[in-house]
Amino acid sequence: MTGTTAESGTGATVRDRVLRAATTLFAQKGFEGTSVREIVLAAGVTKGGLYHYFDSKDDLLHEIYTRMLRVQTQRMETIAASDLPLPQRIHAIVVDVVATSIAHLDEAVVFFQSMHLLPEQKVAQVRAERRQYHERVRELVEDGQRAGLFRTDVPADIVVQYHFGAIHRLGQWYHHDGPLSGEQVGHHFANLMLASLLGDFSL
Amino acid sequence: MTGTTAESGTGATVRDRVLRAATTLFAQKGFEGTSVREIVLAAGVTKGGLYHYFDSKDDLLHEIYTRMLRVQTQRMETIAASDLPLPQRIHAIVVDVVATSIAHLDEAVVFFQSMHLLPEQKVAQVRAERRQYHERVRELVEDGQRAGLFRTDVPADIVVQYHFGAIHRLGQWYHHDGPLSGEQVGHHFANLMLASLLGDFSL
Amino acid sequence: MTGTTAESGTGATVRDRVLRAATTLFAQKGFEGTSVREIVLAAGVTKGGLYHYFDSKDDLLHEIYTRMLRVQTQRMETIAASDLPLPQRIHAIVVDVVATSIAHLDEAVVFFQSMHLLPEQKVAQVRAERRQYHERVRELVEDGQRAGLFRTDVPADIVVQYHFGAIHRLGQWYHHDGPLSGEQVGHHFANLMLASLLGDFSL
Amino acid sequence: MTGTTAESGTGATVRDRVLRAATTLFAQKGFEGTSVREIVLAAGVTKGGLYHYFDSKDDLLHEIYTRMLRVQTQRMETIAASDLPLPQRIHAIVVDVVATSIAHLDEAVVFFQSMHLLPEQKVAQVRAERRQYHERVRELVEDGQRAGLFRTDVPADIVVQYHFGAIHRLGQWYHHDGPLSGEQVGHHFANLMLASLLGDFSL
DNA sequence: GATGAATGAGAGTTCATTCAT
DNA sequence: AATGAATGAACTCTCATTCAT
Repeated sequence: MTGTTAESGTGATVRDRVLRAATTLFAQKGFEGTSVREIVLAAGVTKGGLYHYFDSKDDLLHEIYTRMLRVQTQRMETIAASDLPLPQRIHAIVVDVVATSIAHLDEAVVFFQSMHLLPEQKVAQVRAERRQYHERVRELVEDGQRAGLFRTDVPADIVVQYHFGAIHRLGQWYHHDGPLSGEQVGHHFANLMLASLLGDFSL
Repeated sequence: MTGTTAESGTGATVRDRVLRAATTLFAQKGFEGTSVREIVLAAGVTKGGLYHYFDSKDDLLHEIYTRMLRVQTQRMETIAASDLPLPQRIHAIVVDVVATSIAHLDEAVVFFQSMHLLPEQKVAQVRAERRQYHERVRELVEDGQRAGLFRTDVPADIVVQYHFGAIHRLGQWYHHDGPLSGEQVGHHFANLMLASLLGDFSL
Repeated sequence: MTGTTAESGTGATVRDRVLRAATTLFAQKGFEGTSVREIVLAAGVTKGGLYHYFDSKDDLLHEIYTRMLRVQTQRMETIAASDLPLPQRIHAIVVDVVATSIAHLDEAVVFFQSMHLLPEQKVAQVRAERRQYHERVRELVEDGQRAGLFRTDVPADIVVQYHFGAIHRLGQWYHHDGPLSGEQVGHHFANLMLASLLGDFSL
Repeated sequence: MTGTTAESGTGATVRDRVLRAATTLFAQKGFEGTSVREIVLAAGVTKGGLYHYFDSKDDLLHEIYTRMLRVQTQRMETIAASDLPLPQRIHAIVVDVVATSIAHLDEAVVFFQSMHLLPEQKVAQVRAERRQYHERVRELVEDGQRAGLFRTDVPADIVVQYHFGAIHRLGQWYHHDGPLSGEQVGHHFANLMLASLLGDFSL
């Protein structure tokens, strides 16, 4: 009768415990390599409990994506709307997305490793939100190109794919016990990006 | 009379038909989303035939990786050993790896999407070869830094991770029916990379 | 309305139906000659149901062994601890183990025919319990030797291996429709055993 | 052209190398636990080579049985036909069957562990030969009973099943590095058997 | 809200055997 | 006499999900 939602976990809600366990396991062993059984064991809940809160295993993945995207998009919009000079704004956006990706490395790993496993319908929804993010950054780059600040021989599209490609692979090599903090990596990445936009090397 | 070797395939050997079918399917539906049954159906062979040539489904993935790595490493070594000026050598390497990645886009997609699904032992072997590739390029960057050609405020390691990150994500957005050829994308990427190395933007 | 728990079985629990079917089939066709598919068909359950209760096909075998051993060991201990004269105690033990082996002939057949197919770890556990049984009987024989009741020119070890060897082969020749009951065979075996211990024929 | 039958083995014929490898493997891992692939690897022959000499995997098992049976039956007949006194003749037969079973322990293990896996037809043939052996010994026991040498309260059938049961289990516990030789075990078994026949303990 | 027994389709893999060479 | 590529059926086991309680 006294059995509350915190009966065998850390006190968090069933929903949160499940999401946390799923994120860790998906990052470690991949989405398809993790069974629902393992998730409920790690979360200290039952299968019935999990399915009470989530429609399917896919739904878990979708939820992880949505959470991360929402946070990153919101932070980016805030910076993009600030009155910093354009290069500094782009610089700040890159530092921020790198730092938050590293702060939530498990989510980031899952995001870029497993998105293709979702059913077409859900993947379309996630991609739409993602595209929105990319397009906002592309607009900033195009603003800079029109203002004569950035090189124009490379399409803004390619620039964005190039730089976000690098950011999406962070989870493949960054380790928390390495020499550089997320902020530091973010600054290096942002410096490289802006130099590439300002420079004019061409063959 | 009844069953020739090419009854349902393209006339290529069983081994090749299997590899080709597996590459296509893995790229389309992911490694874990593709069943052995689907591979043998697409290849026009029997399960027993597949397992005569490959030890496991993992083995197929490993073979796809190894083939691609071998080709790319060899081409890179040739360019790296040429007597072009250093920036041009790096430029040529990037153009080449982008162009070959796009020419074999399915393999590239599979490579960076599914490597983590291999057992530890095999993944270590692939990673060792991959690292060799990365380290060779890092040496070139360090050569340029020591020669005073490239900026030194960003570690060569970070530069390599940054630029290869971008290259590894090619399969996520490039489509053969888009406006740019592999060569063209390669040139854009190489120009961005060299500008970022030569520039000195820093915040 | 549609599917009750006893729709195709005898009304016993899934677990029991599976064990019963497995025992019969293993005895008839051997462990390796019986497929899981055959077991679930005979038991009227699904594969998933079987694997809900048992970890593996091996686990079924192990369970059959354990059940039988537990029963026989317990009965033997009771008789061994009684205050009958030593020869009568040994006699009673042999009658009992023969009679119960015949009463559960399928289990006995499976036990001695398939134990070697279990993985090392599980076989060790079963052997440990079995050895305990054998050693208890060996102690009784040694008691009799020390008391001057039994011949001492044959090691107690050999005596036990000899007589239990005979008992372990019961399943190879005994048929329920033969002329002798389990009790009767037990008496014959026990009489032979005691005569061999009391006698002194030697060449 | 010079490729003889001893190309990769110990110089024995292909046929013998196969039989020897099969016997060892069947004894170690069971008949069903040993694959044809393992046999050809251990024997240093090819699958085609094996199937050139043997019709099937079953055929190998059958051949192992037949060889052993033939040898033991022949030796027994020789002793049975000798003019030793009856008890000594039985004693010698038991010593001999134990000693030869131990000398060919692998064959003996395979024989009693895997016979039930043969198809009905072949198993019938082996059993017929085996029964012949048993019946010959039963006749000797009955001779002794009729002559008033042996107890008659236990049927000769039971006596034979009892004692051969013990012998058939030799492979389950005897180890070549133990304290007793095959001859010694044979003498102990024979002494126990004759004491049980001569004695009259009965409850 | 939450349980856990039950489902049944499908997974990857191994197998003894055949046969063109 | 001997090869080894190829077969295809059968194998054990896992899976995400459902539903009566």
